[in-house]
Amino acid sequence: MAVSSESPARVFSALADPVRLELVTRLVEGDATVGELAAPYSISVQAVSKHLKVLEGAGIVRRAGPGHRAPVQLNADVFGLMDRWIETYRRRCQERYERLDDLLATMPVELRAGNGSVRRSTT
Amino acid sequence: MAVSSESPARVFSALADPVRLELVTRLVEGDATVGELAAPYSISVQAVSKHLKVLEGAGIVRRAGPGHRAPVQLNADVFGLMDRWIETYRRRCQERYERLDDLLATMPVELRAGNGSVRRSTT
DNA sequence: AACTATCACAACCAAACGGTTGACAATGCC
DNA sequence: GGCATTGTCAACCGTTTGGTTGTGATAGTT
Repeated sequence: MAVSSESPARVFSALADPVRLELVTRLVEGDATVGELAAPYSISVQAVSKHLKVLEGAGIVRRAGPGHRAPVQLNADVFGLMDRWIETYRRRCQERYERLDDLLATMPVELRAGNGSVRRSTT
Repeated sequence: MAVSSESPARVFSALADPVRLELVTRLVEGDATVGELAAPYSISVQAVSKHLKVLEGAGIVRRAGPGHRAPVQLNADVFGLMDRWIETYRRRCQERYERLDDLLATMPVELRAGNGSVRRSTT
């Protein structure tokens, strides 16, 4: 296992381009050769090949075998990784909101200004 | 609710930059003013302001109130959206793998070439 | 062996991006 | 009012990026 080099920024960066995002969407339905991937687009095969290298560098995609014309395959692990990454953020956000609620509940009303933040608590 | 305009590509693109990713990480811990956000970095406040506009355009961030100096606030909804988006992809991947397993199980051995794909089934 | 199709590499170009500096608007304080 | 602080807008600049074309390598086909 062990996906090559998938820092969050790298993965996001790879998925940032609309063409690459559509390539991934296409690959979810099954492996495909570079030519098959390039067919629906008006851009050249070389351009698609470059995009695939970016996706490959981010660990989102790999070749399903050796040889020059091996089909391109999605690496499903990446989704698990992103899933976990996002979940962490989401949980921390939620925890913060809960802490905020607690704080507000124990506060006299006249101090609850329109401030939705907990900043500057101990400076 | 309803986040403004968060297409997946837009969100990924906004999160693709390492600085913006760190800004989000910082904002998870609590709202902050532009100055506070810019402080830890060697880049100018103007640059951070630009980054925030990108994040805002992707619906990841918003202002926690009116006024010129309102603190910046994370929009937690986005994480839920990304979560759902990625989950869809992951599930479709998994379903495909399961279908592939079924197919292989009902196939004579001599047809199971190194081909990990289901392409060209009904064309 | 010769030919063809598929794909990758290299060089190049226009557009987008991330940063800067300078000027200015908006807010808070004396 | 006048001043200092904070954040944004605008113009500019170097680098990266997404595309092109051209060339060459790597299989399949006859």
